[in-house]
Amino acid sequence: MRSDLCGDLRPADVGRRVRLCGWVAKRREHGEHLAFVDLRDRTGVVQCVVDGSVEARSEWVLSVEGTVRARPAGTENPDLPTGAVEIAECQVAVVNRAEPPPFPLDDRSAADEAVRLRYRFVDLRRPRMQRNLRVRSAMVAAMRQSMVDQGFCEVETPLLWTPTPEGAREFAVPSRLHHGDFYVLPQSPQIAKQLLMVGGFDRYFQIARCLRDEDLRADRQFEFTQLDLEMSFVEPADVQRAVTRAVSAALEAGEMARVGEPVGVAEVASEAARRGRGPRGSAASGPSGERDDPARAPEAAEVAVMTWFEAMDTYGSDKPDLRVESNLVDLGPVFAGTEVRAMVAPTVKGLCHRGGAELGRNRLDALTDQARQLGAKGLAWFRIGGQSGALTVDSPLDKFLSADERAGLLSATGATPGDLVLVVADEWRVCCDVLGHIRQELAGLAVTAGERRLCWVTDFPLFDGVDDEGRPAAAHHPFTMPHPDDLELLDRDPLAVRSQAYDLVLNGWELGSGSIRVHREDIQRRIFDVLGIGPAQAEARFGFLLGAFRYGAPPHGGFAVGVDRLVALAVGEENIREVIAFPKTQSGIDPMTGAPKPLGARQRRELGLGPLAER
RNA sequence: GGUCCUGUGGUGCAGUUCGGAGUGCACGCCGGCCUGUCAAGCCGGAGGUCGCGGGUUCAAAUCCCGUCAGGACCGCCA
Repeated sequence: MRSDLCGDLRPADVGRRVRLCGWVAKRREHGEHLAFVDLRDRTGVVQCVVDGSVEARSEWVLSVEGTVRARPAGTENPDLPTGAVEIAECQVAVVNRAEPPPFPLDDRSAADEAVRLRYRFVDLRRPRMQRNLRVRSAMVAAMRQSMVDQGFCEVETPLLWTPTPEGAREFAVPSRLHHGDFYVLPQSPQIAKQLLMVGGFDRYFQIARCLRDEDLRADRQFEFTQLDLEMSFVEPADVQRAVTRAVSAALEAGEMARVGEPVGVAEVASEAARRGRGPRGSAASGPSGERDDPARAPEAAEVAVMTWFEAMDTYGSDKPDLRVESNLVDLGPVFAGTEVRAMVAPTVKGLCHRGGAELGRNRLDALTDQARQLGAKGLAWFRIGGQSGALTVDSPLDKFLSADERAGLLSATGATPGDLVLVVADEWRVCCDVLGHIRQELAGLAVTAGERRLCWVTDFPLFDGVDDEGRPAAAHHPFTMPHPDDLELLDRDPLAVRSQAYDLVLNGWELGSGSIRVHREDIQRRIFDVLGIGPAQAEARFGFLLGAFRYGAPPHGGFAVGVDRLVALAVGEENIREVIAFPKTQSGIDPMTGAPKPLGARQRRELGLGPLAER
């Protein structure tokens, strides 16, 4: 039906007879002798000149035949990629009429998200959504290519899986053939991919849909996509290298896909510049021959590596945002023998916020409330004034501080006039959590702002606190291999055991996590013991996995990258709904289809589901 | 389960503090004029259950209670 795409036409095309199809982005009529129609398709818009009036309204679907010509001198539009040319002598055919759109489709205008989602098919026509989903496609293609290049084999695993009552809440699917029995949709292909390792596919990957029936957030949907991978005969660094390559390839492909798009040209330019001078190559260089193919991203971006303890101790978070300058400092020595009651605690940590002395009492009170909500007994604040050499301290606590303590506080935090020092004295974990939250909040950085700072966080604890019955709870999942140095602690002091689990973090967002898995039955049994899962229970829940492990399980480990989050960051969106074609609202509703909806009586009967209670 | 923010013609907002006639702005829509516009311009017009329900009051978009929807967050997300 068409010879060209609207956004592709350039002066080189002048003189060509073209046929275009698209939607009316804008119509400008100048009486009965002249009208302009901006015709839009996925590549952009081009101006069509109609001699006479034109019967076409916004979003009507048109087929236009005409001749490309240079615009008359002085009428070029430098804001448009096609702005040097126009389509003349147009014959316009109306392919389909359209009602006026329920909201403006240009990217300048905001629209209520509920309305956008109800008319998502129209919303998707907007350049921003077109860009987001096309960048996503390019990034997924690059990841897939990177994995294949690295020798991984793509394998699909079942969506109709079996209940594994651990971890996230599962979506259940009633069985028609076995009334009363249910499949569940997988929270992730975790167990399936471990079975693939036993099956000898020693490098597996999948662009996998995962489903978790948990409450939704800006960065969480019921269903989301992971780059899921698993490898045999590896150490954590091997997995991390493979993941870093795939993620780097995706990010580069995302940037390339953004170049030339009508949206955010300036941002793309600055990104490209950054890419040009950015340091790289911390990971081992890839096989030769990949270097010149931009879709393959042979070398990894620069990635920091730190242990979980370092991350918590220094940044107050297991997903540290390395863009934020101020870090937590240990004030234990300063307040070692203090008589200030508020500072007597196992740990005293401080945070210096540059320029924070201007914060008013209301803000400081709000921060204190927040600290209490996060479990701290309080939050001490010190507004630093004066000038270097003669600092003054404004704080309710100041009159209780000794001269040494005041000096120690200032030197340890490196505070200068105009700064705000915040101090929490409590258990180590509370100090870290509270100051970590406040550090992030005071920085006020959007996840998409500025540079991208990737980091690996390693050596997570094997268990994260205790559950309601006082039993340690698995931090990652119950198949995570303990750190080899901590094996003997497993029975004595399980909460102190580190694991071989690791996260990939970008600007404070967890992009994914993984671990080396337990492949030996004796260690698995000891872990189940700690978790309070007896042999019978373990057999009932994970029998097929444990059974498989008796038939020659290789040592293995893997990872899963959150694709939605990665794409969101790449296109500068803070909400993954913007990179998903048909997302759900925070209450799990699809405003377009109305799902979820009741099932008819007949369908319920077929599925063996009883009548529902009155609603 | 909880905290907070939002809800006003099709869209985006102002009006809510301190009650006084559905008042206002921009865009869009409909009609007219207009031969080089491109966020076109000019003139005219239509379009409202102020989310919904209840209460207080002579009087409620505005105050109170409840409820629904959307969003941000906490819990939750092995």
